[in-house]
Amino acid sequence: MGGFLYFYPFKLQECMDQGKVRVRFAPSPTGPLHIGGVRTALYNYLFARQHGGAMILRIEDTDQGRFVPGAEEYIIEALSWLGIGFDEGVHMGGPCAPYRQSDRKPMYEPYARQLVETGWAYYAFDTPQELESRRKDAEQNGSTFQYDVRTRDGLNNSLSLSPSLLQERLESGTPYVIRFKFPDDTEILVDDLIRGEVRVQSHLLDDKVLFKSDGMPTYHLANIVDDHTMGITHVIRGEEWLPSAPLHVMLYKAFGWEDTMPRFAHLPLLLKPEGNGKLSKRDGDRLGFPVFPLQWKDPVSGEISSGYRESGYYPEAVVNILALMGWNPGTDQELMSMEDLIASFSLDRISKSGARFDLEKAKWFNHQYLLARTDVQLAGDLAPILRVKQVEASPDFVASVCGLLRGRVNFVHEMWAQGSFFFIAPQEYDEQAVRKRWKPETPALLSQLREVLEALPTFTPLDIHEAVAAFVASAQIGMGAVMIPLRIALVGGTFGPDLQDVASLLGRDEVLRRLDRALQVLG
RNA sequence: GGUCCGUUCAUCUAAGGGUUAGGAUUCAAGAUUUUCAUUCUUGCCAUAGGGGUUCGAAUCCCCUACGGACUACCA
Repeated sequence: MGGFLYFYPFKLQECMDQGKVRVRFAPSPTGPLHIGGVRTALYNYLFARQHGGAMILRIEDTDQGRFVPGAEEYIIEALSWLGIGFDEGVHMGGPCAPYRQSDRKPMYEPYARQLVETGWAYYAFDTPQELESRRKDAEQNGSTFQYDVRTRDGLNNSLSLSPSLLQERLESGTPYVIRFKFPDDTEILVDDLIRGEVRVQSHLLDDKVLFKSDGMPTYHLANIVDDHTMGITHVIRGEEWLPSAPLHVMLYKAFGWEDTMPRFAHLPLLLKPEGNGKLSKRDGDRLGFPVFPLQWKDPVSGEISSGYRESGYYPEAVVNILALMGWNPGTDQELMSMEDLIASFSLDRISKSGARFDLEKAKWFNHQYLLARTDVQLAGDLAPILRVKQVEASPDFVASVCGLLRGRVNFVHEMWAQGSFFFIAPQEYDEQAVRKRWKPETPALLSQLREVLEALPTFTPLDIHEAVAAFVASAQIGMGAVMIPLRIALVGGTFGPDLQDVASLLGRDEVLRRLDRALQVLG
């Protein structure tokens, strides 16, 4: 078939002989990678790792008009943050380099021409304006225009033109595209690993452009040529590609590559948390959660979209959340590390229906990963925030604070709201708490308690607890009568960890200072 | 409009002909308590509807409804 033989790089040939799994993540650098794309990358990665195969990063930038500066770097950084690694790709090279389609530009045209020669494709000279007006006309008649078996004979292409006219067009340099020529009466079978067999009648499909007039291939041609020459064994991608899968299957057939055609797996969509439809770039900040792994600043508008990283999510949590949106291990286990996921991942446990993002559960996941960290690790996580707040504190002290706060927050940054009083003495006292809990007898009681605390030989949480308990017993009052006002004095309101722990960590001097100030301010 | 895909608690999902339809998140209540939160316990909540097939259907088939994707010289 045809005169085009492609010689595989030596190492690639080796992989293929061994039947090694090779998958690719192939984003288009048109902006930040959205969370659905991240999940696609993750599933590819898990599948590759589980099978000891190769994970490849290919950039699909055949549309020069949609290039966005920084997008490619963003994709690489985001996946790296999440721990999704590659074996080959634009950023690291490999046996199939180059991995950027614009850098592979010269290799597509011969393949497109091969299809014309073998009768699987044809030249089309219709201008975009002509096609546009066709569509408009059809719309006015209440129908739709499609470039296909029915209409192509009446259009401006190498099938309808006389040989001499065709020759003239070609020689005069009239711009043209190359379109795929669907057979008029075959059933195309897409055997999908997630959805089973999907059948489509070829005459219903439109003759997609394979090669554009600007000399670049379209996605459809480029992805088949690249997947084939890169020895891809499994194409794991979003469900939005399912409608064009029949075209891709036909292309493998047209090239005579059926024997090595990859298996397809079309992933269910990630849906908006509320309302209907596919999760889109605009939904995130409107609904209060990020749709991007990393923060993104649009290079043109300067608009900023929030990212999981900047929102305080741990990468392990994001991976865990994403893995479980559309897949499950078949057990009750929900907290899973990357290693766990690699071990138990399988394509046949991927669900068919779309998944809605659950913000509350995402927070819960992050909480779990936060809980799993040591106090010292948390102190490290908190450090940048303390720097911004211009607070100085010893690492030991910060770690102790984290120890007290850890169970109370979903995100590290929430620790500031929950415990800034550890670093800065309260400047004012919660009005409502004071009104309800600061009784006329409170100052006298606190003064007595102050003496008790000052006299303590040591200042551990237990010492403080016992001293207060003894004081409360002798004064014949409730614990709350003295502990809550003390809390107001030390913390500024009725919130925070166990007071004996807070007091002990603050230290006796600071406790007495805060007590004095509260007595002075509140009377 | 056309083509294709899908539909189990509010949400993520389990149950690949026989279970009181299970778990998790959320929510509610209780326990604990010096506050708030965590935690623990308990509870609420689902097979879209209708037909078949079968002794038996969430599971298999058909129809309807609803939802979604695609329908560019974008990917």
